[in-house]
Formats: sequence, C-alpha cells, structure tokens
Amino acid sequence: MLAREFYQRPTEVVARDLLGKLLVRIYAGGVTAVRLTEVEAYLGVEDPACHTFGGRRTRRTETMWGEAGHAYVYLVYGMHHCLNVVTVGPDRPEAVLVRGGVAVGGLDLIRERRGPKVAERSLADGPGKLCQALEVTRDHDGIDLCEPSSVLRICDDGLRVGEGAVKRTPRVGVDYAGEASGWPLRLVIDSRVFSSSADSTGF
DNA sequence: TCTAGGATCGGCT
DNA sequence: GCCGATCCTAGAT
Repeated sequence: MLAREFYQRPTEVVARDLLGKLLVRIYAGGVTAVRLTEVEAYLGVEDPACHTFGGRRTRRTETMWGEAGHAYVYLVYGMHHCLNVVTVGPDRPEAVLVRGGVAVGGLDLIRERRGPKVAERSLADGPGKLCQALEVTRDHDGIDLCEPSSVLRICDDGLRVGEGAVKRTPRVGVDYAGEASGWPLRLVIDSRVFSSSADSTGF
C-alpha cells in the first residue's frame, strides 16, 4: 500500500507515478484490482478545469481541501461516478483523476458489476466504468487510501513504467476551461503492454 | 428556490 | 459519429 508521502508530492509527479500501480478494492464479496493506465492531473485553484479553481470550496469539493491520500468521489452527468486521489496537502486542493485501467484481479466479481457481454479490455477503460467495476460510489468520498483497513487502496507490485511508455495529451471533456483545456495533463500508457503476448520493452 | 450544464457511457445509425 | 439518459451541483435570483 502506498504511503501518505507518495501523495504529498506535486500532482503531476503523483499522476505519473500512479501509472502501472494497482488500485485494489476490498469488500464483503471479495477482492478486485485494476492496473492504472490513464490518469489526469488537476492543479487546484490555478487550474480553470479543476473543481477548486479560484478557491471554490463547497460541500462537494471539501475532500479536496483536506489531507493528501484521500479519495475524492463525485457524480457526473447524473449517473456516473469519478474517482480522484487528493494530492499535495491541506489547503492545496489538487487531485489526480483516475480515468482508466486494466482489470487484473477478481475478474468474475468485476464482470458481475459490468455485465457478461463487456469486452475484457473495456471493463475499466473509463472513469465511470472503473468506478462501476470496483463498486466505488460517493459513499467512498473522503475515505483514507493510506489507512490499513481501507476498502480502497493503491499498491505497488514492482512494475516499472518507463518514461518512453507514457503519452501526454490534453485532458478530456474540459473544453469549458479555455486555455487550460489544452494543457497536457492527461497521462496514458498503452494497456496492451499488459497482455501476455506483449514484450516488456520500454518497462 | 430555480435553472443550466456537466472531468460519461452505451446504443444506434 | 451522434445523441439521449439522468440528477446533482453551483451559482444566480
């Protein structure tokens, strides 16, 4: 399990280092896990795309104003949840949006949540899908990812993601943010590198 | 109170 | 590629 210090670093560094890590969900029915392949950095009060831009502090965003290493979960479009991890520290309301990953553990349980017809690579390749796959809801807003008993945690299993494997692009769905919508704060790695047939070049 | 719009997804063309 | 679903949040009145 990643320690608090991991999250207390600059948001872009945390985002970069989250790629390849395991997001693990522990619940009554078992354990599921997703390896993270897509994240976005949201840089707080100076970032027009961020929920806390300009110092906005509301009931929804309260978790972002707290300690690093906690989960910030909110509802978008009235029906999908989005999971973020809070970074930096108190009164620096920044976060990394977890946009997608590859299901690697508890596949049967994930399929129960996502449906039997969904292609394996599509089980968690979007922020809403990932939350559905791991049964993450607003009930988890504010939980501590560093607490040993936490039902949601992020682990390092030793996989190393080489710099050459990381692609940087503008963030998705933030056209309203003007110039900031073009900032290259979305980080992705090719999920195919995790298939058994791929070689490990670049890692 | 009221209202506009959203850090998405899946089905249909 | 387009479009509707669906409801909460934030900001305005």
